[in-house]
Amino acid sequence: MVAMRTASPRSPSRTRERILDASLALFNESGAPNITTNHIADAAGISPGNLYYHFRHKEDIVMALYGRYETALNGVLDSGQDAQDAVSDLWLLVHLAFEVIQDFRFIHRDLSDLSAAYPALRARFQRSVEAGIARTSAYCLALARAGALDASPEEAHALATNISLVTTYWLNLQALRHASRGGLAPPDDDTISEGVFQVLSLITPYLRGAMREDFRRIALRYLPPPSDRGDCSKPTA
Amino acid sequence: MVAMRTASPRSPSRTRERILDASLALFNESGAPNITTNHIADAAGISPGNLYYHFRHKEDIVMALYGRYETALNGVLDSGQDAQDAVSDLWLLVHLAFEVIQDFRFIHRDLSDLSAAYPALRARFQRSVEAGIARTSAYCLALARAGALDASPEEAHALATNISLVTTYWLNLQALRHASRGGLAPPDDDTISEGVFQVLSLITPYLRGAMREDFRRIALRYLPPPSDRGDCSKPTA
DNA sequence: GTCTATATAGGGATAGAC
DNA sequence: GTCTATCCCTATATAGAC
Repeated sequence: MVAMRTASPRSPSRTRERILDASLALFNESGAPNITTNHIADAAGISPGNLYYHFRHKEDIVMALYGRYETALNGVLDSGQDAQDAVSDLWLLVHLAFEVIQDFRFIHRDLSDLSAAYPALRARFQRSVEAGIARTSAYCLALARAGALDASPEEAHALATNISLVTTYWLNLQALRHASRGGLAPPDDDTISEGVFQVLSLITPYLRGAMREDFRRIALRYLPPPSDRGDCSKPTA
Repeated sequence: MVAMRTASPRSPSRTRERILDASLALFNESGAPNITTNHIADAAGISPGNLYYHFRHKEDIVMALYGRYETALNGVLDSGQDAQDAVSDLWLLVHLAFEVIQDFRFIHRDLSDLSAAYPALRARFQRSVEAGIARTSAYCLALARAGALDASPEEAHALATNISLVTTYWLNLQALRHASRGGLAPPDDDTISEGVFQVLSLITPYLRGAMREDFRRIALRYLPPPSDRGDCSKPTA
């Protein structure tokens, strides 16, 4: 590689984007704490010095990626806000959220470390979590008041919290479960489908009558074939 | 094991235990990756060289602590095995499990990092997770077959998985939510109570009739007063 | 904007005296 | 068993030429 300093001519700071892309790939593969700025520079095909011309600190790279993540996730959730009346589309919202999280999985994976190292990131993530729980909670409470959800206000809030928790940590858990030597588990479409199933399993039992059966049917479609979960080639996503 | 030349004067290798105790405290407070062997030596009141006399690698310290954790957790779970017929004692089991996890919270908090750094730990944790899910799953399936749980086998398994997930990551999430400057959140009894409530909230809606009401009543006792979650003095633990 | 070379710092781990 | 002193390595970040 090393197409070498395409440099000067055009590119309105496309190097910056290359750095971010390379960082994201490496962080997702090996975890941000284990990736050095030299690794990133190598992968981006530039020199370490050049990297520090574009980002004064490694933290700046992480924060920029977090910005991308937040934007993507809010895009999904805001679009869901509109369709929120249609309960039946909930699975789609969950699925899309999982895809974003998957794309930036290093954030959740190394969250404790990153939070400790970069207080700015911790603060932003905290806000993000609280907003997510509040949003989900409001949704569940509305369902409960409407009589669609058989839950006390406390239970509805607990349900919302569990939804947030499972959404936040599902990919984490699966990466750990499926990890073998070397880099952690590669992206796997089944993993997301299973995650959707898990989340729907949280909601289903609180639903009533026909709606519960509808949800069960939808959820079942998300259950992957009961192979030993080794490496079945991914079916239609 | 290893009564071994118990050092010179007294103390059958009490330094070793001091090192482990200091490490556990520091790891829990600041995260294992952020604690150096020098920090540990300082806290234990010994020299760095002496530390390496007792543990050739930092990994050895982590693994020893993981051994302690596994022993404690298995103790709780095995004791629960006996009382497993009495569903009403489930909350106690969950509570005790949370206490163990709390005591060794650094393990879950920095799991990804530790797993990447120490493959031996990753392997042991994986086995632990799978065993936990299998155990919980068998339990839920038994309840379902007995007609106490209104769930398909798939749902019962998903429920078990979610129980494991919430148990594994609840303290993680709360530490993050309540973290402010400096070290992460201090141990908080309310946090565990809330965790028990969260886990019971997973199971309750699948239960039938009278049992469901019983569970709801028990769960409610675990719900802390609805203050803003600042620092309510802990009720009877 | 990009490079090469280097400063600086800290962490894991060892050597050898006591 | 315990200490002091130190080696080795790697990571972030900078300096200055091109």
